[in-house]
Amino acid sequence: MPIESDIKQNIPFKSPYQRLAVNLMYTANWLSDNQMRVLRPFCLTPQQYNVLRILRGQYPTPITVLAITERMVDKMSNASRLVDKLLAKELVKRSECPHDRRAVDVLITEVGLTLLTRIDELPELRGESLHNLTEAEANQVSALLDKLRGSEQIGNE
Amino acid sequence: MPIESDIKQNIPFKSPYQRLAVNLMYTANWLSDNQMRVLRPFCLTPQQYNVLRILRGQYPTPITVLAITERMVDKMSNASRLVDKLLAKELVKRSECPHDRRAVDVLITEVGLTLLTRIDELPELRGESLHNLTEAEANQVSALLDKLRGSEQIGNE
DNA sequence: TTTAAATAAATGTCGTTACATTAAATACAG
DNA sequence: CTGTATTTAATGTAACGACATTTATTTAAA
Repeated sequence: MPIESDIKQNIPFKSPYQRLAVNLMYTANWLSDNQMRVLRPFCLTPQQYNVLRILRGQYPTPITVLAITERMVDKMSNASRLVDKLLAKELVKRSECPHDRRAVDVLITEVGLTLLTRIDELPELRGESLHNLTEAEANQVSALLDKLRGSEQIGNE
Repeated sequence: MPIESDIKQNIPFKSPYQRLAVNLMYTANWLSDNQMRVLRPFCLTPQQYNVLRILRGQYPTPITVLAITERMVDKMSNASRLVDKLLAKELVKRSECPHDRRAVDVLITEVGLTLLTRIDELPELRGESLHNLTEAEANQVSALLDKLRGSEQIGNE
């Protein structure tokens, strides 16, 4: 369904760019709603899930709260409080960073890893909700989104 | 800059779909941050701006709160309270709908229309932040996003 | 008509977000 | 070293979001 129908818009967009801006926001909301619905039974928000995956990416190396923030999809989130939430569920461990006592090292626990494994198997989070596109189309959109944001393309895969 | 660098990801995505999912969310956040920054001087949130544009689209016909909700990019917003905010700034007027006393008609004021005109001139909101893409590419991404969401394509412009 | 169901908007709530501030530790200039 | 600036995380806050409930009105049924 074209974006115009989704938002019941009866006047045309002023430009392909404006249409794309609305379409992007709308599609991201759509995707995020899907994610929320799927994660709810696990008592995880999309952002908590994001933090867990970041921690798994580094496992078994712990990383600091700051490093988590830099890697998050939503940079505005308060990683400190997200870690609090995950700590309460015993999905992560927190320990003082040996080299810098300001920093706090965070490490995903076995429980956290196991939970992630279960979630990984959900088709919705393997990107299945995007399977209306072919792999080639998915790659194409990703490349165009990169181009959209990127000031300059620096030779790169 | 490819999404992997933006989120400092050092392990590859499991599939083009997963990469696209992250890329979509990341790009939408990027866009929404841009919008917020631009709208802040006008004391408008992106959603309030969205409501104002919807109202302008119908002007001079008033539309109900429910109709606003259906047209919003973020369907989860509380249109009722958004209208409250806009009312406090005298950007909209609220009046009882003549045919249905449950419903409330909302109409953008002259002040609101003038404000929108000023904002329209901002390059960032004319989609300029998306000008790294050509018009053709913007159309291409829009079409693919429609395809991504849409269960079925029903013949349509 | 009287009552029950459905609908539109407003409101209550609790958790989260955005953003500023604080507290603690480190870096670094003199 | 000493003091100042910077960095890292945590915390305070006001507003916002998601979601349930309430109120008022309309629709439809008995």
